[in-house]
Amino acid sequence: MVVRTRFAPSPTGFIHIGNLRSAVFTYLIAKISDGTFVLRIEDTDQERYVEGAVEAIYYTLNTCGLNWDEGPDKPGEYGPYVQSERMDTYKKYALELVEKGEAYKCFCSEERLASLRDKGYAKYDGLCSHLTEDEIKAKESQGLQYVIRQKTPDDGSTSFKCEVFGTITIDNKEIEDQIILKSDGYPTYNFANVIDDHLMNITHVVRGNEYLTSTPKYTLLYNAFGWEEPTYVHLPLVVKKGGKKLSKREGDAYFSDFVQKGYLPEAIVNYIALLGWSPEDNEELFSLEELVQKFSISRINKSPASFDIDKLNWVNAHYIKNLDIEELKEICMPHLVENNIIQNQTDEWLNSLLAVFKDRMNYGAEIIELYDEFFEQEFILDQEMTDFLNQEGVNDTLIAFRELLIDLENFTATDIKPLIKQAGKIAGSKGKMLFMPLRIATTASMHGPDLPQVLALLGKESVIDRLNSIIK
RNA sequence: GGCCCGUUGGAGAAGCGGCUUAACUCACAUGCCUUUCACGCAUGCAUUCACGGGUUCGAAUCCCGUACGGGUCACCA
Repeated sequence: MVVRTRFAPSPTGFIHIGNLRSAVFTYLIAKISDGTFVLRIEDTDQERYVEGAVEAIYYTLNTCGLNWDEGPDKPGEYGPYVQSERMDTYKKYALELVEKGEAYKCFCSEERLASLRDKGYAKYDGLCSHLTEDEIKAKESQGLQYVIRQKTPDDGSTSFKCEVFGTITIDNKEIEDQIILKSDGYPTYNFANVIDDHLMNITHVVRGNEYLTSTPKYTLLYNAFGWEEPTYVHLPLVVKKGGKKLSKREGDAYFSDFVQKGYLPEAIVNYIALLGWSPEDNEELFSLEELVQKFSISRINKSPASFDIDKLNWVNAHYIKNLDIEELKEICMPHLVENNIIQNQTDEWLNSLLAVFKDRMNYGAEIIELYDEFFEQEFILDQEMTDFLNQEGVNDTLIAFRELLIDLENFTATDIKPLIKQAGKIAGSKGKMLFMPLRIATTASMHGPDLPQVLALLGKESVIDRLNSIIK
């Protein structure tokens, strides 16, 4: 049996980290057994449709390397992969269910449904399921709008098996006579999903665990048609640190926002694979190809996966370290431009800036913070630094270094380095007592990249100015 | 509120009845390296697995209850 999975987003907004996690897992489950990964656009909600959302889905999947084998632009043998283009199909199957007595037309108004809820009904009371043929005909000839509801049993219970969560049973009394076809003729998500998954031969339904409690409705639908159910794989929820649901409100949860901040798609996919899954060995860094080798359904976890930005940063930093300068430049450039940092700088200067900060960056936009720390921020010494500078001999070291710098023509890291050494000899200081005073006096920090390189980046004028302001 | 799911260190997360005096990663601390900083390397960091019972020769691992967290109850997906 060839495994077929599908990623079935609805074009109602941008792709969220939670959605992308589903996409990644769905893709992997297909690919671990050399199966087919299908993309299906579920645009059955006309009101929530967002312009450009379909393109955003393509963009995200493409940049992440999650290439679909069949989809809107790659028709397979199963008809269009956009639900709004399959309306006739859903209607046909809904009517088939009515024919079989498994579903019925419901003419209840929204007002009646609302008042039912007000009266404390947890679900639809089934009024229209008792309508006679004549009554139905009469209502139809009046031109009354109707929806089609599935007839669900009141007694007993319905069970299904999930590869991750095991067998789950829900009492039928909890299940409503759900609407399968809306009054505008569009199918509901639940219905279209079942029809398409069956028609498109989907073998593994992979989705978030928020569908766990509605899955019995699917089971009932499959039963009503007499179709075989697919294998279910419910993924644990993705939550924010502290257990809160990942909210779209926090802009950081969108894939595109991460890319804009200078995160690498490969790193995001890598990290996302760890949300609810862990490899057998202790590796944590792997490419999509490696993931395909290592992934397995049995190692998907039940407990909510916590989206940890610190860990993402760490993963991304690894990928950044492997970039060459040109690639890094590409990622940082938009931010450098936006912050007016590169206007008067040479390409050479820019390259050394990136080279110096490369190992300390978590994501592209961070270049700005790092830059500011050294070049923009107010030059303020804290107590620890002041104490350090007050130590004996420090002033002599600073003076010696300044005198050497004044005569230096080529203000480059390679030329500065020997002067530090020389200043140490003159002032009789070495090691930490040599470097740290220079570092503090020029950068107002006790940490930072290699000193000669930072000084070269700062430029002769500002280094000497800063030394002057510190030397007593 | 009903139903469903979860709960392991500062954080993420392994573990699936004896191999566990609980991996690994991040963070933190210390040491080494580098004449500084960072990278890198090494070491340390839960006597304990939400709590209370039970089953068992033996439980983080199985069962029951409690607490807490989350999900779901739409003509949304």
